[in-house]
Parts: sequence; C-alpha cells; structure tokens
Amino acid sequence: MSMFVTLAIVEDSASIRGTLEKLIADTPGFTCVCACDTGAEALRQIPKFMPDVVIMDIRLPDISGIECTARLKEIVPQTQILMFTVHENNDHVFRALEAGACGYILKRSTPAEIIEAITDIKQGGAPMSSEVARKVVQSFRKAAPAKSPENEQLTRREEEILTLLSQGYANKEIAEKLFIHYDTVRTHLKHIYEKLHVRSRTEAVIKFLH
Amino acid sequence: MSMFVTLAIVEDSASIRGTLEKLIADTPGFTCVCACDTGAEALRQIPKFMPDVVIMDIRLPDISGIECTARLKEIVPQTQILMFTVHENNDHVFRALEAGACGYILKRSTPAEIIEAITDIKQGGAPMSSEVARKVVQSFRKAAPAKSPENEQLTRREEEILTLLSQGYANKEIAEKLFIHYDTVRTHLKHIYEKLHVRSRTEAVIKFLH
DNA sequence: CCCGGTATCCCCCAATTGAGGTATTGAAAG
DNA sequence: CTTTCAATACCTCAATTGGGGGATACCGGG
Repeated sequence: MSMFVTLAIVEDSASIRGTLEKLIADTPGFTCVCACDTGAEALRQIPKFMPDVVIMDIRLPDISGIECTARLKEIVPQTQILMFTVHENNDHVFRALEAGACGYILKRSTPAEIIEAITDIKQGGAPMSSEVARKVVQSFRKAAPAKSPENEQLTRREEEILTLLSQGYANKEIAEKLFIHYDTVRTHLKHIYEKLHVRSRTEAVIKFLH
Repeated sequence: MSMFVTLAIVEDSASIRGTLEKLIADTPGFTCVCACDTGAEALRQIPKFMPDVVIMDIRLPDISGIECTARLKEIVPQTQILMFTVHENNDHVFRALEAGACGYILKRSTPAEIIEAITDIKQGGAPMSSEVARKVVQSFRKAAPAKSPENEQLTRREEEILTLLSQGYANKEIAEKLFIHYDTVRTHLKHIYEKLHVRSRTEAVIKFLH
C-alpha cells in the first residue's frame, strides 16, 4: 500500500531534528516540508505548508509543545499532530492530547516504530500507550452522562418538583411554592435522583431539559 | 508474569457463553465467577460478585449492553467492562465507551486475542481499534475549543467551565479535568454568576442551555 | 512604566445540598 | 384486612456550594 505524507518537525535539538529529517527522507512517500526549532517559528511556518502530520517535541525553548499544539489546531485543524517525548504516561502527554494532538511517540522509539506511528496517524489512528488510552477513555466517559432510555416513572409530585428544579428554584423556594416542608422537598429529590440515576440537581436538570 | 483475574460474562447466546466460559476456565489465573444471559440478571448478580472484568455483549434481549454498562459502572465502578461485539467501529462501540466500558473485543477474535484484551484491561489499558481510539481522543479534545453563543462577555476560560458545568460536573471534577485548583474553579464560577446574573449553578446551566 | 484584564491560588464562613436513616398518614391494590 | 406506594415530616452527618476577602503572575495597550 502506497501512501504520500507531508510532514513538519518541531524540535529544538538540531541533532534529533536531523535524525528525523533523514528518517523521513529515507522513507518512500514521506516528505519533510518544514523543520522548526521553536514554537514561535512553528506557528509562523506550519500554516504556510499545511503538512499532513507534525512531529512536535513536547519541550520547546519558548512556548510548550502543548501550547503550540493548541494554537496550531485552531489555525490548521486538519493537520494531525504527533507528540514527541522522552517520558511516557505523564500529565504532559495527557494534556497534549487534550490540546488536540492525536497521539505520541517516545524519543527512544526505533525508526520503524516512528514510521509506524506516523502511518497510524495518517490512517486515522491515535498511537499511544495503553495506560494513556485508558486515561483518555475514562476522561471521555465522564464527559458523557447522556442516557435516558428508560427513566423510571416519576410520580406526579416528583415531576412537579423536577419542573421547579429546572426553573432554577432552591429547595426552600420549592417548599414555599408547594406549601410543604423543606425536608419533604429533599425527600422527593432523593427519589428523583435515584430514579434518574443522577447525583446532583444540576445533572437532574440537564437530563430533564434533554 | 502471573495474574489472577475474576470475570463475569453477560451474553445471551448460550453457545457463545459456553465457549467463553471454557476459554476462561482453561486460562491459568482466570476465573469466571458469574455468567448472565440478560441485562437485568447482570445488574442483580454482578454487584454481588464484583468481578475484576465483565465481558458484556453489546446486544442483549432486555436492555442494551450499553445501558447495562452505564448502570453497572454506577454500582461497581471499579469493575472494568469489556464490550463484546460483532461490528467494529460503529456508534454502538463508541457509545459503550461513553457509558463507561474501557475497551472492546470483536466476536470473531481468536482466543489468544480475547485473553490479550482481558490482560490489557486488567493492566490498565483500553483495548480498541485505532479508528475508535482516534474518535475518543477527538471527542476528548473538544473540551478546549471555546465556541458558544455570546452570552455576556465571558472569557474563554469561563465559557469552558460553563460548558463543563452544563455537562453535570462538580467543581472538583472540573478542576481535575482542567488541571487547575479547586479554588480557581470557584473563582471562575463567581465571575460567571456575576456576569450571567444568577445565584446558583443550576440557574447558570439553565441559562446556558437556553 | 503603570494599568486593566485574565488566570491562578489561598483564606474564611455560612448556607445549601446529598445521603443515610426513621416514621406517619391515606389511598390504592391485592 | 394486609400490603404497597405516595406523600409527608424529621434527624444527623458529610460534602458541596456560594460569597466575601486577598494575593500573585503574566500579558497587552497606552
């Protein structure tokens, strides 16, 4: 299978940059269109060349590779960014993915692994270790409390209270409006949360408002 | 390296269930503590056994494996759930991960691949194809871009926090997600409430969700 | 160089909320 | 008649939230 990939390198060490450039030049179908040694230069140059993939050192002399990634993704969102780092599985990697990188390779990787990661990126993958993958999946999970296929049936009173909840009333205000005791409102709320499988009024309101 | 893993199977086909049970029984260190053929039974049985890993068919006779996963993760969050599906790379898989699964295997996988996926899960990984990994990473990323209707003149950070608010996160969770201090989140919230002229998170969310 | 805005972190304190109970009443269902 | 369920009220305890300060750091424009 043949593939044509244009690449950019952002890496402050001239020797590592050279090694990468050579590796790319020696790989059929791969072309390095741009090599930068600072984040500032990357932000100037890369939008001009719009490479398919950027290999981005996570530690740069001026701004961090993470910051650079975030800025680049705003300008050229279609360019995929592969982080290049010495340490695996730390917060930097995680934050880089958050900033818009779609994978990373370790500096100690073999040339074959590097090419494989680039190929994976180009084909729509996201090269990363399993530990980081798990972190990403977990973080992603919390972001989606979306369900609601079968809500258990709320009673009439519970629906009434949920409606007031989603109009922004506090418990005390709901109690006054319904001429019932504050604690009664709280009891109803407990039941509502149970039935909707949520654990806060905000989540209940979100669910109620679709 | 030796490993001891307790497993549960949720799968309506008796033959597939049997095959899996046998595979597990034949693998040193693996024990199947529970096998269910419906989502309802899984919700009753699995919390009792609290297995390390659940192999969950995505298509069940009563509720969906996705719904079942979401409910289970609320009851026994430490149990890892591995989806078991015929089709790769479709919305079901993606939604299962959203619901709290941490990976999946295809029904056509070899026994070795299945054991490998379970081992990966147990060791903190998230077995999935590269296409799905990319989707997850991208979804995860979208926490960063600040797009939204121009509510007052909220800053980018404030909008970001308001977005998380209206996804149901508590302050502590927002702090973790953004890698900032709990108090910083609270400070941003004060400013948000001021600008939106509201007095509680619920009111802010209601306003944000129109 | 100072100033305003943004983002960050810290302190305190009062109020609210969430989660665990228990208990009574009336109505509906068996 | 007994059981169940909905609605009501009360209690305690821990956690979260809201509101009031203040402080530091960075960055950009005048």
